[in-house]
Amino acid sequence: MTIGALAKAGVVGVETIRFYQRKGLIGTPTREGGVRRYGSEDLRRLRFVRQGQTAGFTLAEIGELLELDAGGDRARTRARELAILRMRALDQRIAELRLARAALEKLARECSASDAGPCPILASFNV
Amino acid sequence: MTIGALAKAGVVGVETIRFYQRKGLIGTPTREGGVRRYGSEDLRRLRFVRQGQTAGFTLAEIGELLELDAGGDRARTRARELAILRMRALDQRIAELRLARAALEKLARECSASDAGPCPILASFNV
DNA sequence: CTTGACTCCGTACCATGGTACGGAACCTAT
DNA sequence: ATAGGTTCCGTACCATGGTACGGAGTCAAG
Repeated sequence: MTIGALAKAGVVGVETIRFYQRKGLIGTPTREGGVRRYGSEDLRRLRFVRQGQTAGFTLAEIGELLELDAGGDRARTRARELAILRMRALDQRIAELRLARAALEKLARECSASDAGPCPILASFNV
Repeated sequence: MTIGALAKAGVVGVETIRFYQRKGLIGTPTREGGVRRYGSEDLRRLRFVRQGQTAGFTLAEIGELLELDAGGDRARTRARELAILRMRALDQRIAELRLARAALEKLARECSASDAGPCPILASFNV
């Protein structure tokens, strides 16, 4: 597949692919004819990058994980470490978001049009 | 309180306060003597900014909310709208993070040192 | 009344994660 | 074989949310 097809399959822009290549997250196949052809492994990596991002990994960390994927025992330990650290961060973040959601719900309730009372935006976040 | 005390109370750097001032999120009191003195209202706004950020609002949106806080009926409607939109985004984000967490848990499990099997980093995210 | 810390302010710089530009080469369908 | 769309690549630019610098002024304690 061409870079355009890869981009489409990964639901990103062509320029984003090139950006990931510059970061070393996706390889740069040799040209076949005048054009570089990408395979399913590239798409797999691309998808992993996007999934990793939603997990909150930085591109640098994702790059490390991609390298570790091929690795041996040392890689295994490090990958596990990264995963556990991120899991803890996610747990904390999820808790934060739950609290934020509750505050927003309060805000929306108190600012409903039917309610004639005050609409205390700051107070909704108990600040 | 001085800007340094405000920063400390808000657990941010002095430069961050100044940055927020430039963005209009926090006021710039007139000088008393040679120095600007901040009050509890400033701290309240500062705390709201940080809370808003954890809720995923951009600084621009937070600025709008701060302006709306003083407003009338039109403000109420808009504030409610922003809150509901953000709530939906949060629900989606929380769901994503839950999935990501599950993937990480799988990754950590499969890459445990005691396990002699493969440590399929990419596969943990089913990419 | 000096010394050291803090403040003020403008401006510059930074990291992250992209997005855009533009000219040359190439590929495909008509 | 030629036009229109892609690709290639280097380089520039962008938004967001800060962080740092540097010189002049100010304040507080000894």
